Formats: sequence, C-alpha cells, structure tokens
Amino acid sequence: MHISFTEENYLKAIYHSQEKANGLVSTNTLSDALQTKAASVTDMLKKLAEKNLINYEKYQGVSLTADGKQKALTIIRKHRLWEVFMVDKLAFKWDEVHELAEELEHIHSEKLINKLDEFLGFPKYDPHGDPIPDSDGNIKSEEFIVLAKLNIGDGGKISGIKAHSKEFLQYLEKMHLTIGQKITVQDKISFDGSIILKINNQEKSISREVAQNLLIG
Amino acid sequence: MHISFTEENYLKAIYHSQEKANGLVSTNTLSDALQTKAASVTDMLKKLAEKNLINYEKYQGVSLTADGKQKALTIIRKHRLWEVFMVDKLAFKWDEVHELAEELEHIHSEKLINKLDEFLGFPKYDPHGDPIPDSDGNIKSEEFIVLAKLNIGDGGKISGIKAHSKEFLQYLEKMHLTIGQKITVQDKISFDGSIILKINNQEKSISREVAQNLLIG
DNA sequence: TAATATTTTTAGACTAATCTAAATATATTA
DNA sequence: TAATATATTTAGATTAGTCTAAAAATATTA
Repeated sequence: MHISFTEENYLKAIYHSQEKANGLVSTNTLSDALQTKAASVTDMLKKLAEKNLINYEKYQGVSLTADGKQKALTIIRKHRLWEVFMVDKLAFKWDEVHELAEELEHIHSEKLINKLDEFLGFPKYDPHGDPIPDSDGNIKSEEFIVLAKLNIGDGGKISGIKAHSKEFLQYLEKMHLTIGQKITVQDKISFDGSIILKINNQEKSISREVAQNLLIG
Repeated sequence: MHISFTEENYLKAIYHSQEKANGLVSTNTLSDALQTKAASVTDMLKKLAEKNLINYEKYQGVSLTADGKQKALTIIRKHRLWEVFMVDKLAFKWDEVHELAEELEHIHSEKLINKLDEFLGFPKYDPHGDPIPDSDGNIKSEEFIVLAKLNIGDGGKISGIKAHSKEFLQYLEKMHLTIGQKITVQDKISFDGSIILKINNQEKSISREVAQNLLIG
C-alpha cells in the first residue's frame, strides 16, 4: 500500500499532536498544524481511516493505529537523522536544517536511512535534542524536565527544546543556550515568570516563554 | 516560478534525449523515456513552453531554452552528487543508487547540494563515470570513445558507460569491468561483433551490445 | 503524388488534494 | 434546558497530471 507525501505529513502531524495532547486529536488542531482548511482535513482523515492508519469516528477526533504510529515514527526517524547529517557532516547550523529535513524525510528507502544511521554512528538525539527512533521504531520517551519547573538551586544540562522555530533557535544560539550547556537556577521572578540562570559563573536572565521551551536533563 | 517534481523530470528527459539525438526531441521519444502517453507529454510541453523552459512548435519537437537547460543541469548535478555520496560514504554498490538518486535529485536547495559537493571533495565524475556539472552548470563534454569503435591493439581505461540499467551494471560488476579498469582490444570477431579484451594479461570476451555501451578514455 | 501509416494534438474524463459555502453536530452559557 | 457559539462534515468546484478515443498533421511508400 503506497503512502503519499501528503499522507505522510498528516501521520506525522497526528503523531506530534497526540504527543502534546495525550489523547484524541481534533480536526482543527490538524488544520492548524498543517496549514490547511478543516474540510481538507476531514477528507484526508477518511482516507487514512480507510487505510487503517488512524482510528477515526466522525466528530470525535483521531488517533494513530499501531500501523500508523509505526509509519509516523519512520518519518520522524528520517527527519532527525537527516538533520544530524546536515549539522554534523555538512556544517549547517541547527536553525537551518528543519525545512530541508521536511523534504528529505519523504525519501522512500529503509536501506538508505539505515546506512545513513550507521554512517552517523547511530546517534541517539538530533541537533535539537529530540530523540531519534531506532530502526524498529523504538523511541526514548523524554525523561527531561521543563526548565520553568525547576526550583531555585536546581540545575542540569540543556538537553532538548520544545519549540523549533527558526527565531527561537537563533535566539538560543546567540545566547549560547545550546544543547549540552550546564545551567543552574539562581532566581525565579514571580512578577513576569522570568528566570535568572547561572551559566559558567555568569548570570543570564530568560523569559518565562523561553523557560517553558527548554528541557533540562 | 515554481517547478514541480514532474516538470523537473520532463526537463531532465528532454536534456538527455537532446544529448543523444543532437537536435529536436519528439513527443514519442519523451513518452517512451518517461513511461507516459503521448497525449500527456503534449500537455506538459505546452506548460513548459509557457514557462519559457523549452522551445516548442506543434508537431515539430522541442529543445530546451537556456533557462531550461540550466535547470536540467542542476537536477543532473544533484542526481550525480547524491550517487557519489551513497557509493563513497554509505557503501552502496553502483547498481543500487540510481532509483534513490531519482528521488534525491528533487530536493530543492542550492545550499545543500553545494555543501554536499564540498563534503564529497568536489568529485568530477559519478560512480558510473558520468561527468558532474559544477555549481554554474558547466559540464565536461565526454571526450571518451565507445569501446566498440577501437581497433585491434588499441586500449585505455574504462571511463564511463552509456547504459545504466541494473542488469548491465551488475553484469559489469561480475565481470570486473568497472570504472578505472585498464583494457586492450585483442581481437574483433566480425561474425557477431563481439570483442576479445586483454585485461591483466587475461582474455575476456564481451558482446557487441556491451562494447557499444562502454566508454574508453 | 496519392494512398496509407505513423505521429501528434485535441477533447473530454478521472484522481488526489485542495478550497468555499452550507449543513449538521457538539459544546457552552444564560 | 433552550439558545447560541464553535467545530466538523458534506456538497460541489478547482488544479495538476494523467488517461482514452478521436481528429489532424506529418511521414512513408506504392
């Protein structure tokens, strides 16, 4: 059974939405995520249900079947491995690779991606700290904690991020808040939710929004 | 102006057909090359002419405009660089990479392909001996001679091939008739056009068909 | 050169993915 | 719980790329 470029994008979006929402995914959530109209989403959901890739009941939202989840994880695996390739081997910056990986993730070949995985040394995380599923579709569940939830005195390493926009990545880059950086929470400002970090014995302030999108582990 | 996956395949097919035929390319030639019907080709030719990528006059065949040729060469550049990547870095065999390169050649990014080129050390030829256009679209014209045309006593290195089917590549692999191999013509059999080669002081016979598809330089 | 064969184009239809507008179902709130 | 708001689905249309069948142009050959 052939899965089109577009169908793959729907599966991926459903997977990511399910991760966030922890349950059924609504039509509007998907039309937002995929930048299409709700009516288009409904059409596609019927098609994916027909192919047994999702569980779909009219008006009730959708979830992936085991098969659909497997397929989604393969796409995510490809996306993240290509990102590692571009950053590690081709010297791209971490904020430049997402759009390209969106294209590369649709190249259809198990063999290619497994050889690429080997070539890269079986990396466990992509350049943004997101875990890479293995060839059987097993993925590490994120055991990281959101920086905003740490208490004063707590600390650890920046291990992942929750937002992936170019602007956010470029901001982190500029602030040297990149994967692997060690931080400690020096103070939490209740007025605006901002947090004062201690990094290499220097103080650095970040907004609540930023703190909510940094994962510490 | 956006060029679709399909349009790119037409441009590439026109380029290759023009190379072979040295002139205008017919509708049927393209429907053969692209495995579609002549009527579909006509439709697409109108579209490409509209975009000034080809010169098209009803019933007279087509040729690429300067712009169309430039675009075709970019696609060929991508195809061949990806092939080098797969063979050199991922240890694919030379008969395994064509289909995958057909997908990878449509990834849209000048930056990606130029960085890949650099990563590969600016290779001049792909694994099958075909020349790789540079980033300005300059391509080495093949200065090689077809093995079938050599006279007894002539020799050289296998430097390229004219057919690219999996079967042919696998045959060459098995016979150790790969790029770089030194050969000398020992005898030419007029009965069937076959040729006896001398390779590492051993005799090896190849058919006319094979001899017509090996390039010596 | 006239008849025939081949090639190419046109006309009209189909599929996948999308859209708008209208209809229907579900959720919220007075 | 009835009225209203929001979310979702349906109906019907659109676009890109393809197809078949028929018409028109070009090429071949008698």
